[in-house]
Amino acid sequence: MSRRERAREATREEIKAVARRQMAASGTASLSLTAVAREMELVPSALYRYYPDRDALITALLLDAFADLAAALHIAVESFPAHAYGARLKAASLAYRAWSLAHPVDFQLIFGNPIPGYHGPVELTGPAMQRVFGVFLDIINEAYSAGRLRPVPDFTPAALCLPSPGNPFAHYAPPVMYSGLAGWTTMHGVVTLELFGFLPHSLHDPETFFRGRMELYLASVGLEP
Amino acid sequence: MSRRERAREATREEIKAVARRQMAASGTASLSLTAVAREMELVPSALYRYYPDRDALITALLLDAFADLAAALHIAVESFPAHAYGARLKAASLAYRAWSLAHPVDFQLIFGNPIPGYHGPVELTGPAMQRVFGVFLDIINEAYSAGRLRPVPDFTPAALCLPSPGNPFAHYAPPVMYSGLAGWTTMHGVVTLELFGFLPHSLHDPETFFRGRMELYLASVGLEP
DNA sequence: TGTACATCAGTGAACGCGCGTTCACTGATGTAC
DNA sequence: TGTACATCAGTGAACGCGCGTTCACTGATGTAC
Repeated sequence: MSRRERAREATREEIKAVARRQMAASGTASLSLTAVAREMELVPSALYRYYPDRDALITALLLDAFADLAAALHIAVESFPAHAYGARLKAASLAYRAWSLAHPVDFQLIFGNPIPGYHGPVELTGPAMQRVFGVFLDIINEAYSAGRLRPVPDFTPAALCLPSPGNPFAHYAPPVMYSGLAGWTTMHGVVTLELFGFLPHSLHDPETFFRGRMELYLASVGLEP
Repeated sequence: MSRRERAREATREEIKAVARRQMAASGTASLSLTAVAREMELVPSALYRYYPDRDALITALLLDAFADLAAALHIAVESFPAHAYGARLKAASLAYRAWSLAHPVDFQLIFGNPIPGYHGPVELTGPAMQRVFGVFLDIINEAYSAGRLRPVPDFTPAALCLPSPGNPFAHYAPPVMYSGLAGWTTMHGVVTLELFGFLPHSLHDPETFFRGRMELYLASVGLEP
């Protein structure tokens, strides 16, 4: 990579960093190329050297956020052996919460209100999202293959989850899918309410509450840590 | 109420209705008095007769949304007798989901990203929120008083929920609070992921999935319908 | 090593558009006698 | 019933600000011979 290419890459990164900082201050929807340029002491049109338009910058931020979250989950998971399904899932869920609280803007970008007028390229954001969810599904899938996943009582396979063409999750068995969704919705419910300030202040220790909920979930699918 | 007062009230309502429609089209953050005025074929400054500023309009929309959601929950609950705790909770949760899917903009207004630059009056929005959560808590509280609430296994009262001055939930016993939070986070997790399009398409019937999750929750607190 | 040329980061002006808010005002509607 | 007055919905101009995007351009950096 030439000197020029490195400088170019550094500027692209700086633009994203400034954009993230500004979003933190004023919300994801008010991301503005002009404001980013001003902070960088550049003229607005200069940014068009680096991103063809505002949507491209948003897409870059979004893909970064997905990748960053997935990486955080992987790191957490990999500190436990492959067969410690429960411990891995619990670590992943704690990492999910910790990442969300530490990166509220990225969380809002991914899971919050859509940005008005922006429509991301699904062929990129879809797989990025699947890599996040896939961390959980893969662990559950291994537990399932090892015969360690408890079948969920009220589960009716045909109605809940059918393999279909173009389904990126087609290689997961229905019980894996169901357990994955159960865990994800449980986890996400607590995290999103906590992040947006809806958990009552009298709940002094949200992390303990979160751990308790996740342990209950793990027990319900037979994967206690 | 005089003719003038009625006309005034009607215009206030029309402004909110147009604002809601525009938010549905372009997102909550891009609510604009000018755009609302344009659609009503008024000059922008005319709206200042009805709302002192943009924030006041947002607050009005927000309080409407809270009240509308609370009303929907009450209606759902009241079609079951007071002692049918499980049936009431289940009806409330289904109404929560149905209302959210039917009013995505109001849902985003309440539970989604904060609007940049807007800070609502907590002395109004706080109680409005509590009336929503209170629907669930009140049912659980009655079950608890009747000795029908199953104690949650991993529950540690002192750490999770202490009564404190200024705590609007101080009159609920800790197990009530815990069960309420457990239910709300479970419910909200599924609804928010469904609303923002994160449940995989292969899950053809999200409502059945949602019902299953809520039934499992109700069973876990000993309140099967 | 030096010179000629190509690349490309960043400029600056312009286009056309949006916004919230203020203020003095007009003119229709309602009220009091 | 008619007249005088008060109320107040809506106007229109102005202020000062923001935005995304295009385009022809300058001048520094890098490359090839």
